[in-house]
Amino acid sequence: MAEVAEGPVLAERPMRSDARRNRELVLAAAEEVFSELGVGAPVEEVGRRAGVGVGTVCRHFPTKQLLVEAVLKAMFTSLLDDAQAALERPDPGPAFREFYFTLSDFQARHRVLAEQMATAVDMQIAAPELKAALHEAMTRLVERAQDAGEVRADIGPADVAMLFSGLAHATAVTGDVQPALRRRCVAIILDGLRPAQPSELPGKPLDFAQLDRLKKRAKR
Amino acid sequence: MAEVAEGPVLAERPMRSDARRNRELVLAAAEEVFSELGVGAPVEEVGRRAGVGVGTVCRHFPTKQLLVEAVLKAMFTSLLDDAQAALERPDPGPAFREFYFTLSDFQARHRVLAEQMATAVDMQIAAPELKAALHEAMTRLVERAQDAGEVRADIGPADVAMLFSGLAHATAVTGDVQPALRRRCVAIILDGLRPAQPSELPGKPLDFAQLDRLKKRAKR
DNA sequence: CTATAATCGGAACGTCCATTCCGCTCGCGC
DNA sequence: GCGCGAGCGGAATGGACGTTCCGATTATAG
Repeated sequence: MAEVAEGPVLAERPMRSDARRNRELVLAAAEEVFSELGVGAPVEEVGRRAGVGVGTVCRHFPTKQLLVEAVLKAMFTSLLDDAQAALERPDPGPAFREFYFTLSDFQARHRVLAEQMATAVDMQIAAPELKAALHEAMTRLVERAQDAGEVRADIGPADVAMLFSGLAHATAVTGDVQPALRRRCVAIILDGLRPAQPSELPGKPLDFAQLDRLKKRAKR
Repeated sequence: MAEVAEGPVLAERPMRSDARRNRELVLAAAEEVFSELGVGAPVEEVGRRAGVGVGTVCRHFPTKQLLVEAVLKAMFTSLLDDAQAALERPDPGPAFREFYFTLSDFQARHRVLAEQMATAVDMQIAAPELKAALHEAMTRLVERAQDAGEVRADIGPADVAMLFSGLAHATAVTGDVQPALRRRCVAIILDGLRPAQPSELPGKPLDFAQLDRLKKRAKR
């Protein structure tokens, strides 16, 4: 009881080897299970697929929320890579559009992502800078396409995010019934984002910061 | 045990007056509760708002599923009215678009509808002809707008349904954070449905029958 | 090889819900 | 009015799930 008030001690001794291995197994199983079944899947199923007991799952990830976030973190990282690769490309318009086709496929393959992307306002651990980076990359992707005249000027990043989070949810509830149908929808949305004779949009374009603020306020 | 094999007897005696009244109260409360909180809301909350006990709720609607469907039925009916009114209008394009603005507002106001519209493939009772009528009306709405050159020809009813069910879900999970943002998305989707320099869509247009078949198959 | 403590498995617990049951109430036909 | 059975409220039941606990196991330091 006479120790310093540091919670996460810095000089943590390294985990026992089996513990480290199990942690990885659990994480991989969770990614698989949540992607297939969604966040609703029982924690016990994750344990089963990892070949460990529930107790082990819960020791490594004290709450389900934390486990989900660990999985999301991996996915956001992979997404950030894609977004940054798209930003490297010399052709802003196609880069923008192909990124969103890829994103949609990714969401369809990973149900968790589809379910939580819109809601991940409140990642408890580890992710604020990741989320910020992803938001920034996606914002720049839009802006670059707009500067190139490939996306209409009256669009905000929040518009794009909402449209694709919607499509992802629709996909998640029914299962990716017909990938082709989903891709048609992606194409239609992208057409709507193009500058050709757009209708007048109500309201002002929003960025992610404004969107997050709105979501947080709504939560109370 | 020696009675005829009729489940729902035809010669049902009329309900006692208080029972009939309670049934209505429960239905109204359910509509309110599920619209606000989604289908996840506890049945007990419905009872509380109706001013009756859970027992009463469950006697009138033996399972939650049945209660949800009763609520959905009311909403589908109201939606069918809107769709048919839109079909009466002389201006197919604006009629089409305004119908979908209205639909989106309606979905935003009624979370159940947003959550279940895509999934309502399997209404157990009472609704097949209602759903069929709604599908038909929505299909004709699309076709009429296409004939008038106001919606691109390579669109199927399933495309429109999926896009709007997606938007509805996105709205449901975060709450209708910013109605204006949602309406912007409606406008963007509708722009994507217009004939102005559309991109080539992958796959073939689907109608509702094909979509339903796919969903049913996926369920197994 | 042994002692020790980290880690494990999975049974037990608590919570949240839908659904069921049952003693009491009260609308309705006489 | 009166009696009785349809209906009522809400406690009890049962199942699903997240989390906790503890005796058994096993990696590791010495």
